[in-house]
Amino acid sequence: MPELPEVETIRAGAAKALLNQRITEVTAPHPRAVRHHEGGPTEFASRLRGRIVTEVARRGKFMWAVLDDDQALLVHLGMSGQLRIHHPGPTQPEPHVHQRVCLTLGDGTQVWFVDQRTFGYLRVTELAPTSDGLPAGWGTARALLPEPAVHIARDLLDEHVDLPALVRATRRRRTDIKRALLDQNLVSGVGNIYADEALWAARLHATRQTNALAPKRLTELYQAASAVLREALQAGGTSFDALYVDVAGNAGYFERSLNAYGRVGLPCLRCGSSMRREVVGARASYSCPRCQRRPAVRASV
DNA sequence: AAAGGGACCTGGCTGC
DNA sequence: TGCAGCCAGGTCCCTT
Repeated sequence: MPELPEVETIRAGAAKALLNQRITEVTAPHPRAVRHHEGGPTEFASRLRGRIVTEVARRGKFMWAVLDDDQALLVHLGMSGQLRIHHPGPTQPEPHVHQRVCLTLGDGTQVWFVDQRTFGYLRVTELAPTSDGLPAGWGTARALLPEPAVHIARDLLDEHVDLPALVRATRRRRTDIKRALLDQNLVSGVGNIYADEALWAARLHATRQTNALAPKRLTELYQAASAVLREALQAGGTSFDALYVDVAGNAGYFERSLNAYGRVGLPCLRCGSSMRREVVGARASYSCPRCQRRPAVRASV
């Protein structure tokens, strides 16, 4: 579910609640949520208990809390994960059916990890140096990443992203441009919604081949993708249903700004043609048949 | 080595 | 009404 704008909205909300707070209690009633934590649920809890959060950072769709022992609590939301913050008050928060992990903080705040489809996870892990020696991403000044996220590329809103290098790396691939956009090792943060939005904005069909696109076209595509991510972040993300909400439970309102994703049969907002739905790389892809012409089929070698 | 396909889950919606 | 089948915002692992 959540792509960069949604994860960043949640990161910023979580940072407010977690920064400089001590984790006093940890419960993980659903062991699958900590399945990637090597020591299991009990060790997960004991690694966190008593630690103070010094930073809450993000790269692409991965976010993490840096702890005062120089370890990190890594959080990936998968398709349906949420973080929900409950400040202490006279009334107890209504329990959520899909509560998976609960952290209690020194001031009584509770942080719930809620996840319907259970593809998301939390784990405590070592930090490892970034490959370029530059700060790892949003929310941190340190050149350190959680070890399981070291293979994740910088995202398009990262001030240290190298756009010309990204364009060159993309042209060395031999695949559909949409698959490249979704490859978190090439560029991170883009998922199925914003990939379709970026391709619509750049007037490119999802199956255009990466190695056949001019550097200028790829630069335009990545600039379009950056703009879409930035606008969606300003709108608090895209909520189709209750699966994506911010840490207070509020929906984002970028859905009304979508130009492509989910608009099958509706008129293209540029030319009026009826939008189509196709499957590209096992993912639904929405595009305009006139603005985004399918490339000629290449003869097999 | 890189690229593609299937697996991993729960739940909501559609159509028979 | 019931239920089989399909679909969903992501990543990882295995095979080629």
